[in-house]
Amino acid sequence: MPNRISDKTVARLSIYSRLLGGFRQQGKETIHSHDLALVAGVTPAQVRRDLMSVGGMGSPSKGYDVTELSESIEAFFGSQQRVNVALIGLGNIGRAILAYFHGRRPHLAIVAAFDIDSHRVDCVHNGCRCYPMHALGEIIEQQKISVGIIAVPVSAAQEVADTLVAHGIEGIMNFAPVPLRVPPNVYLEQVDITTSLETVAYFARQHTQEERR
Amino acid sequence: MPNRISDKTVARLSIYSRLLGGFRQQGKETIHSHDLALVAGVTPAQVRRDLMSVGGMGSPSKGYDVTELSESIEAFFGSQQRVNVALIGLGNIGRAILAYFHGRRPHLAIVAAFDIDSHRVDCVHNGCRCYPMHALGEIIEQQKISVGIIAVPVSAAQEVADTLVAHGIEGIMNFAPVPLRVPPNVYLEQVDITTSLETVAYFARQHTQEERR
DNA sequence: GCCTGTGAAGCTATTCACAGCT
DNA sequence: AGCTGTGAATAGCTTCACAGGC
Repeated sequence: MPNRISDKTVARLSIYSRLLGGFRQQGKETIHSHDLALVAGVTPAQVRRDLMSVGGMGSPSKGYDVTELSESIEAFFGSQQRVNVALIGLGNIGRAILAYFHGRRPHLAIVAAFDIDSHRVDCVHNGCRCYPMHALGEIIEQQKISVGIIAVPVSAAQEVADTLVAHGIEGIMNFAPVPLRVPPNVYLEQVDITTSLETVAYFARQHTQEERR
Repeated sequence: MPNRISDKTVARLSIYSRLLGGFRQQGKETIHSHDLALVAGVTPAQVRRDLMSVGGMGSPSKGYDVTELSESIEAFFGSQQRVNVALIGLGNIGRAILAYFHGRRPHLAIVAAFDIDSHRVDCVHNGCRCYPMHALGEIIEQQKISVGIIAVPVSAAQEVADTLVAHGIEGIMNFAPVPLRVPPNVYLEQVDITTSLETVAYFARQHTQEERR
């Protein structure tokens, strides 16, 4: 294994990629680490270090070629190779996620949805068919799905995760506000909105109190 | 200022708090750092260190008193003092967030929603009135709102953030997939779902490739 | 014996600072 | 002159390991 790239770096590369896409459309040809850092909200040194991971091909005094860099990052994310995603749970959050990703990232598509509610099963939302929950394992293997998005209530989340893992999923994004237990070879991303809001509220209050002094 | 508590610790405390609530309802009276660590998915040492921040009152061989600890953490988050939250943008994600938080955390309530679409204005979703966008600044000051949730499209996100900041907001949670620029005295939490999914997909693919060797 | 609280060590991530290039 | 790429320094976070207590 070469040198590992941290998840933070990967996340920032995703952001750079999106920003570069915008610059490319505007016809901007080159960009300096300083400018990219400004719009990404990080330091220039951070940008340069992150770009080393994709073999940063910047030239001094011209900066980075926008098109070339944009393509390097997309290659890094392996955009040519498609990743199939399953969405489990079609409640409010599940539907919002489905609508959000519909047609946005072609190489990263939600190809199947699942729900226990029989009213939702067999409907097609945003071009995505909804299957009954008991078909989960079967469809994952059939459609070669490697990433699962869990958007079910807390009470069902661990069970769904276990099923995903049992059928060979490689990565999970969990919206249920409960920590999941998965084996170390499965990448897990917790998206805990309650916790995030509570954290924001805590620091917001801190700031308010500091200003009082 | 005493010693600062990191945002990671605050986030974990929020998780502990929720888990302790569950244990309390089950009638569990005491708990060891080891058990809490197991369900929270962290190490026991991490739990003990985090609990030091709230004046960890554990007794050896009995562990922590569930009720006492639960109340300590709630006091830390200042649950007696209410924090008012505004939600800007009532698209799919905005409505999902509104439904999600409705009546869940009494001290942390979304008290006003905002949208540009006149069809959505003046409706009441989940007990929350929707105001027109131009009323944003006024309502924030009237209702003493200190936290804003941005759920508008990328093109409007920075402008909304600027308005929030101009009217004295203390914390922002941003769902728009674009880095926002806010002054350092405003706490900003980026919830970038696209980036998160892309990160999961990247590491999922990495795992798949490693297994091939 | 097994737990908590905590100094110290270890690790990871970020920033500094400068050599080398154009 | 001003930029990139990068070793070295710094800062921040997590784990270790053990003293002290029940």
